[in-house]
Amino acid sequence: MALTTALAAGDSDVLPTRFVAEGRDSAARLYALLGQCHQLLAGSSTLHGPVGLAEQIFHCFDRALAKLHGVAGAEEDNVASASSGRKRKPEHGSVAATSKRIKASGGGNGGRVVRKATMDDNFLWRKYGQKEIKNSKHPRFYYRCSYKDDHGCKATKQVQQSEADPSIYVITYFGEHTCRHGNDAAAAVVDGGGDEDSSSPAKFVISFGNSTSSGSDNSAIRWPCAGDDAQINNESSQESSLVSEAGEEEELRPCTVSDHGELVEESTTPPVPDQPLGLTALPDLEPLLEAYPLDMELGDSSFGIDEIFNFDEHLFYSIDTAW
DNA sequence: GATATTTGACCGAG
DNA sequence: CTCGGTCAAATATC
Repeated sequence: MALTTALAAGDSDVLPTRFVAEGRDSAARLYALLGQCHQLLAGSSTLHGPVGLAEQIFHCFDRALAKLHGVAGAEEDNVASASSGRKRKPEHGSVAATSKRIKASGGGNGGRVVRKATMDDNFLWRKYGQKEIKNSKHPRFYYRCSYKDDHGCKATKQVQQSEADPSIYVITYFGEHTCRHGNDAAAAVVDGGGDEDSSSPAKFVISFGNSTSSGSDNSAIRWPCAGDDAQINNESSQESSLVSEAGEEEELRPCTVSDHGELVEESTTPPVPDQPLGLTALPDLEPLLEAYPLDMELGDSSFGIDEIFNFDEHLFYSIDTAW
């Protein structure tokens, strides 16, 4: 599916790595969905059939990808390299300004890629540019934190509509919010990292961090936010770039599973009063992953599942056409 | 008038 | 030279 969409999009120069990555991604998503399905419908765990098969497919793809990494490593740096195009302006040249620019554009760290149905993410952004990107149907929008001037907040983001599904925005975050001016509620979630009552169904916190460190919080998925970026960038930026590349053509909407087991489109903004509250707690994936561990030693690449497969980008983008 | 957005130009990397 | 990222003047909006 993803492959066909890639082809349909006229991606003539797609590298094998991309195909493999997409295949792996699809397999991983299938795995997750099967797991969810069984959990919802049967609530039990006797599913080594389809789930195991999906896992195996995923495994195979990942091994292939691991092999390809040796020769196609550049592919996974897509976002990072794309964002490191410009370095500095010799003049206008306060050191602060130049370093800011370097950092804002990723500074070689790469960006964190998130795919959402909305650009909204509880922070106030100011658009400062728009660019037509070669081989891309949609322009890329450049945003910086609105409090850049006030607080010197260096956070920036790039937003581009998905090729396959324009309703999905591929958002790449750079830099770190130092302003703390996001939505207060969200900021609380952000800052608290779920230490307070992250179990509250109303809170939707996406964690980019280590899955094990946040393992106590099943529904914790920390969304990109102030204070998280450093960790995020360190721990998952490279892989997330890869995964994002792989999932570029996805047509999935961010959804979550409600208490009734139905898929609810995810609103990535926190549950603000005037917003429809279809947002519920995410499905408990920790048990799911315990039942079907996806952390695999994969030959050349021993990725953890949270590295290979960014939950924020894929796992919770459940399908509205799946069943 | 203040603030946000648009858009052409500029810059550096490759 | 091309491309992507950013700047900054012009314009729009409140």
